[in-house]
Amino acid sequence: MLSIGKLSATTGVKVPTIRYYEEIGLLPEAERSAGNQRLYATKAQERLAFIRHSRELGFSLDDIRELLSLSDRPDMSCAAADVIATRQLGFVKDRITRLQALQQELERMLTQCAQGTISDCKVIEALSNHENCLHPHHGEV
Amino acid sequence: MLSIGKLSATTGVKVPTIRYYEEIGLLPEAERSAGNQRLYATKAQERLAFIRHSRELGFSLDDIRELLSLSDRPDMSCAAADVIATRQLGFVKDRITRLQALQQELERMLTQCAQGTISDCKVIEALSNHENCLHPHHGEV
DNA sequence: CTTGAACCTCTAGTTGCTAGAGCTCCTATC
DNA sequence: GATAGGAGCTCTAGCAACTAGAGGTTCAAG
Repeated sequence: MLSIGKLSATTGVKVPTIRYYEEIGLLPEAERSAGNQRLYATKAQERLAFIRHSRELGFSLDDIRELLSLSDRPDMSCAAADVIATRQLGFVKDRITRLQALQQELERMLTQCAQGTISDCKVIEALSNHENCLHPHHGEV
Repeated sequence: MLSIGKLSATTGVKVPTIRYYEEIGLLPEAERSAGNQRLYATKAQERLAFIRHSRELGFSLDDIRELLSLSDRPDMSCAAADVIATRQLGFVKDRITRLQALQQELERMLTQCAQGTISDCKVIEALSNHENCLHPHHGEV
């Protein structure tokens, strides 16, 4: 049985984050020692590693909740898991596309700036006038 | 003089967002009509367009605050503006790199999945075992 | 047995908004 | 001039996914 600190150290998830995951029901309520401190078995380590890796891949906590509940039902079709992962892949691709447009835009702003004064700074000017943009860009990046 | 609704319509920034920008000091306090409703001149439109475009390019509100205060001092060197834009470009490039790694990882997960049951689903398995990843990936994406 | 690191709970803060309640105002139509 | 309803007002609370801090308890090493 591991303390929350050891679990944190072995998984790389911070202590308050582990408590937060328990609070929102991503992790089951931990057993407690006589002195009311959380104790974890190996299973919790695996579950937390799963959560961490999923977060690193950009899945939302809601997605992860669903993926975890799927992983608890080994006999079911994995189509649902594929749907979630495919959706995530879509988000990622979309974000890359947007960010590449932003990159070009920022590079253009910067290369045009002659390092003079603000009054003829192309960076400030470019921010003022969306019309000059090479790419349309809207909404969140 | 425009009402907040008209300003919203001409800039594409939602009404509550305009009020929020005023609240946090990104926009100066608006003049008011006899009946206490906000009234905006053309200048506010330009400032709001600047903010909007900057947000679309991924700048934080703090960055924008600084860029706006720079744009109010036309005689200053624009080096500071370049620093902010360069930092932003760095963030963007970094994010693209991370997201491309995630994309590969997600694609690998999905192509390996044979659409069977959860128990042999490569998506679920890949999420469990970070060790199998082609790329290291940590922290926020 | 003492010290201090690690644990506990609880509240509040972060970013950039968005949603809702409950009210007032303005404008268009009759 | 009355009235309906859309637009405006303020205020509070909520979203994701944590993070930070206060103030108190427990555990383990020396």
